[in-house]
Amino acid sequence: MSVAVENFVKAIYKNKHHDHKDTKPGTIAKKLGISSAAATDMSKKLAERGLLKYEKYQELQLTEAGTKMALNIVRKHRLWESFLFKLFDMSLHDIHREAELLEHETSDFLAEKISDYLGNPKFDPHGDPIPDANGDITTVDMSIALSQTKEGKNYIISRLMSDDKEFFDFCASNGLKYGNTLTITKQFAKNKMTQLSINNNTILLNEDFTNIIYVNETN
Amino acid sequence: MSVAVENFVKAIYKNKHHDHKDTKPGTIAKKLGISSAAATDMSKKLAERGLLKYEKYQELQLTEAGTKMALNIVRKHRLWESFLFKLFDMSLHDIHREAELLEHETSDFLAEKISDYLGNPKFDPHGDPIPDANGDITTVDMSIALSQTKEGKNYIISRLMSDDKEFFDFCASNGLKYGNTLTITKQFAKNKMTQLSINNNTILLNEDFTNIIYVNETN
DNA sequence: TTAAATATTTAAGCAAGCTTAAAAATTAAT
DNA sequence: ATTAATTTTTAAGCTTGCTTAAATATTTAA
Repeated sequence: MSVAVENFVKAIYKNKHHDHKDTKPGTIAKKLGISSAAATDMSKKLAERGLLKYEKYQELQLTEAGTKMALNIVRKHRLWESFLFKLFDMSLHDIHREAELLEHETSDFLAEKISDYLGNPKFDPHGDPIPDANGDITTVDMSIALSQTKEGKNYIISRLMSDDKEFFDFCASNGLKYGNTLTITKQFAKNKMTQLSINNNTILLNEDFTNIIYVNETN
Repeated sequence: MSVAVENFVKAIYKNKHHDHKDTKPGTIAKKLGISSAAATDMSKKLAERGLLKYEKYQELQLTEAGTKMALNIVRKHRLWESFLFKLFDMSLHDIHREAELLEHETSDFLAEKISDYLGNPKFDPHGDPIPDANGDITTVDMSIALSQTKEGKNYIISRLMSDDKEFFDFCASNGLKYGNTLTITKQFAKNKMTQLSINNNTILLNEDFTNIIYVNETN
């Protein structure tokens, strides 16, 4: 399959599972930086190929084959991120950018080699789950956004849901890293801000950030 | 640049430096598995872009920019081969196949990371030289084909010039590996065959093989 | 509930990279 | 030195993946 098709299918998958917006051609078009007309066109073609269901003015729905393809790409993307992060100590932003390209030129054979080398990890450095070779995500994600946490409790960072360089740079320089522990010191409900303590530093975050940083309560 | 352009430029470079055939559109077309018409077409377009010189019925000639591009791709190809060979212990055939895809989606940034990780190697697992980031190949290659060797002398294998799976499989199962030592026991000039000893085994090779296995004389 | 705003689809068109078939030039052979 | 064979080029046409502009449908808001 072409890069355009793979990215289209992946965008539908991610839109449905992460962003929960209308999964119509226009939404996908914005994500991919193409025109709505191009997205409508592609939708019809992929419907003919059995990758998704398309009906005028309705939301797009991936078929089983389409979902499988999307998960295969997501798997390769996250394996590459894990691999580059481990070997080359690259930033979250850099590994994402490189994985975005490599994912489309990676055979299933090579993906298995990478997975084996890493010990078949279940999560990538952003905390996102890595589908297995069959496209299954077995791990249950119980994590919640920082905005939903409670004062005084301790949490472990489980996901950083973004692909923005400035966000990652901020996280990196403040200890906000996958696996690190933090304490919620104050929730400012009215202003939608959260104050937390990490590495003996106090940080105050607004909702732009507390909605994309996910954590698990410590036991 | 697109994959098609990169492969076209690379094919011209390799044709001129390895195969020494006519570097006309038709020759390149055969290598790439496209029609001569397509190759002529591409030649004109790349001439406009300043990557090569094209004149009707004449040989193609890469400009400095074209050569630089070709060497950049070759560098990435050979870095990937070295990397995959080292980390995953894949066969020469497998690393070639994967590198053929990955080379086009590798940023200069990532190429440097890979090169650094490997200690900036000067040769890949086939024994081919890896151009540096500026496109320079500083190492002088003094190696000769097995067909040019002399009876009784010892040599070190320096290059396996092929991309055929069966050839690599044969080499792997007979100790014919980059860096290994062998002794020429007999040259059958008339039949163009070479008998050699490696790992206490005797092997008889015809010219199909002795022309693509390169060696250096031992001191 | 009807008009205005927004989103989607249709239509026409373009560039890249191919194809096949015919024309033209080059190369090889008698 | 011609003729025959081969190669290259030209020409027309196709698919993919995009564009913009106009038409149509849906959604929002008064």
